[in-house]
Amino acid sequence: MPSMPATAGFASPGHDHGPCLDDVVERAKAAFDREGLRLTPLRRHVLEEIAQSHRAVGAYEVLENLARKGGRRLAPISVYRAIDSLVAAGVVHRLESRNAFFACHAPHGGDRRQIILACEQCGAVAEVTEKAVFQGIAGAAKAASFDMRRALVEVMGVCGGCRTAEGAAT
Amino acid sequence: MPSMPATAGFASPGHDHGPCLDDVVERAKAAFDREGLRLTPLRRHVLEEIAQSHRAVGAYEVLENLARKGGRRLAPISVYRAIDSLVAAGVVHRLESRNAFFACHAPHGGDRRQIILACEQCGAVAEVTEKAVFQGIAGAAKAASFDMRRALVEVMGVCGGCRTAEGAAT
DNA sequence: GCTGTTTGGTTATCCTATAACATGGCGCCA
DNA sequence: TGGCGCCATGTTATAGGATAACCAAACAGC
Repeated sequence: MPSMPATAGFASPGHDHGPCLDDVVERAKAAFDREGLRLTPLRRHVLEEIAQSHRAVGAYEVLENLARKGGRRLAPISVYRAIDSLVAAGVVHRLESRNAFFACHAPHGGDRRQIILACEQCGAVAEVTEKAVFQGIAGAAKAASFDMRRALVEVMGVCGGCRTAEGAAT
Repeated sequence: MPSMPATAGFASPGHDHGPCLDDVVERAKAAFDREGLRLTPLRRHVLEEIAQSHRAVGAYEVLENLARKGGRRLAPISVYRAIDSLVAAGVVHRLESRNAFFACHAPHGGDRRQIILACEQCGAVAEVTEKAVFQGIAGAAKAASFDMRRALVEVMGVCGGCRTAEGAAT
């Protein structure tokens, strides 16, 4: 199993993406299986489209791409349903601040306490685990007598790859 | 000046909201003034609509409410422009995970390092400051060689007021 | 008065997401 | 082997969120 550690930074710009994709699909299969559900062709295509890169993509972008490749054009609801199932399975996450979705390349079970780093330049997304941060958030919530169900940490900025590229271009 | 501390928890359910509203409007005036801009009637109405409660409201909800009260119906773009100016002035924030807006009742200057607590039951929103959390996030970003520009922390859950109400109802 | 900026109106369009209802497939088991 | 129930998807329609492009009025400063 080549899977990455639960804390995964940004993939290097020129890396071989094949294994990343295969790994995601493998985990998707397993996850659906565990729940007695099926990774149908539709779901698989949607997943592959999203996991094509490390970027976060909109549902309609997925729709477009599938239409261009697959021939026939799906209804939005079909794409959303597929995405929903993938999100429920934990292999795709939603980037709330951009209404977009990205594949999870850092298997972390049911644990949703990841910091999401989103590059404003190339659109790439990475997840990192930082328990202390979520403990701090839990503490702050408790202090406000707030019963926390879920915490969302999304960080906007520029990834190392883009910074390097910028520097080189100047 | 009755203004709340920079870290403000949830307002108590039955509190007198008048001063909250006045305070927000006062700060809006000052903020627009500082920038050489104007808190016009339109902007003021939109602000008052948002600051009416401690809840996060959608742009179209604001639109509806203004139409019902003010008589004539604005174009969406007008509401969005007003909201944009209020967000830029720092008196209104955006709740990314719900595409909604709420008034800032916790003056914190240009500092955007607040944890946002959003009650799933009553819709109320509170901001709390927790420097350690944002330091932790900054550290994690740095470790991933990510140049962080802005961090977003939104927590979903149930506020104390709703928990109390629930308990009482049972 | 002229000029530039701010503000907001008008119209149109795009993107994001879901409701409601109908159909086909598949496993189960009696 | 017929019926039940759930999963998955199709079809159609609509709701909800946001912005582009263009134009006109209001106001500030010289």
